[in-house]
Amino acid sequence: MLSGTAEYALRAVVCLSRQPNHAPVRASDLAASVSVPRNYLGKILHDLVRAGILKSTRGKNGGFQLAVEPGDLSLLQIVTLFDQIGERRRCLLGRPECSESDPCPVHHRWKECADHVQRFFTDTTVGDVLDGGSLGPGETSIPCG
Amino acid sequence: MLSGTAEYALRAVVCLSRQPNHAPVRASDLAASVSVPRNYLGKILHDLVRAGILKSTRGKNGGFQLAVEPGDLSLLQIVTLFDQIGERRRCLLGRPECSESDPCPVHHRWKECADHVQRFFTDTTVGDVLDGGSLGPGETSIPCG
DNA sequence: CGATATTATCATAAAGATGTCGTGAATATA
DNA sequence: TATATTCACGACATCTTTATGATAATATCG
Repeated sequence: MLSGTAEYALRAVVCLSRQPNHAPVRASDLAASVSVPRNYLGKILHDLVRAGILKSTRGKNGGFQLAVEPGDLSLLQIVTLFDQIGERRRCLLGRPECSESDPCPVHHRWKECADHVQRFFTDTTVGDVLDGGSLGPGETSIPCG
Repeated sequence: MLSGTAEYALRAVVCLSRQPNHAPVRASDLAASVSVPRNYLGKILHDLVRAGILKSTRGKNGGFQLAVEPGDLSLLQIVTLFDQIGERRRCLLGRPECSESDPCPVHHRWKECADHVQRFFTDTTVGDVLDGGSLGPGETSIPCG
């Protein structure tokens, strides 16, 4: 449903949002914490910085931090940088034209389904994910939960 | 949401299911009809044959036909040959363990969403798609609607 | 049988996603 | 200023998906 890259981004942001007082975390620590290749995660983090979702600081004690309030950050804003979730949705049957007024036989059912998914991503914020979440065994190298 | 390959398969099967008295259609005609590269579609059709969804006949007047009743063929059976839809679902946040009893913070919401998608594919049959469907402009090279 | 039509299969190429490496630029600290 | 630390960025490597092409196998029909 999501590309690996998008999922990596999601994990990283969620982990960062759990840092006490939003302290910066180094890319390598983050990579170890969320089990993503160090250098690849670097690129993803960089994309998130350019999108204004994260801030980065270089040099000693530097790292990455959330740039926005978790409650104001939807999962869609993160995921949309890497995957196409709702926009430009294609007709399931590949019809060039498929709309409410000229629908293919599955249009309504499919739309209802796709809308459901999109709502999940638009309505769920990182703040929602924060609440009451415990972390799995492998994720404790950084205290991020 | 679906890979290109899975969508191609879906289109081809739907088109075949519309053939009057299930007459065989050549791969090249089918390819033109659903706008998929000829040779690539060949492989996809072959996969569908091996899965028992289509029958193929070689030689003159040969081609591909549905091997089952449209009403007995769910979209999942087609799509599952190329994509993983419901099974082996991963935790959105990448937790190694994520279950009903030990859920991550988004588990329930996400599960509800993913279940919804899966039900769409399991519950919708090719027969459902057949009913009352008109085809788009580019799809008429073969009378398949 | 011989000619033709059509799928089956294998080899390979092109494109995209994923992952690695090295060098440069910015920052903190001494 | 010098040094260590850390992100920025571009080049490259690998793997998967998508696509192409050539040849073999099989069926029809005269």
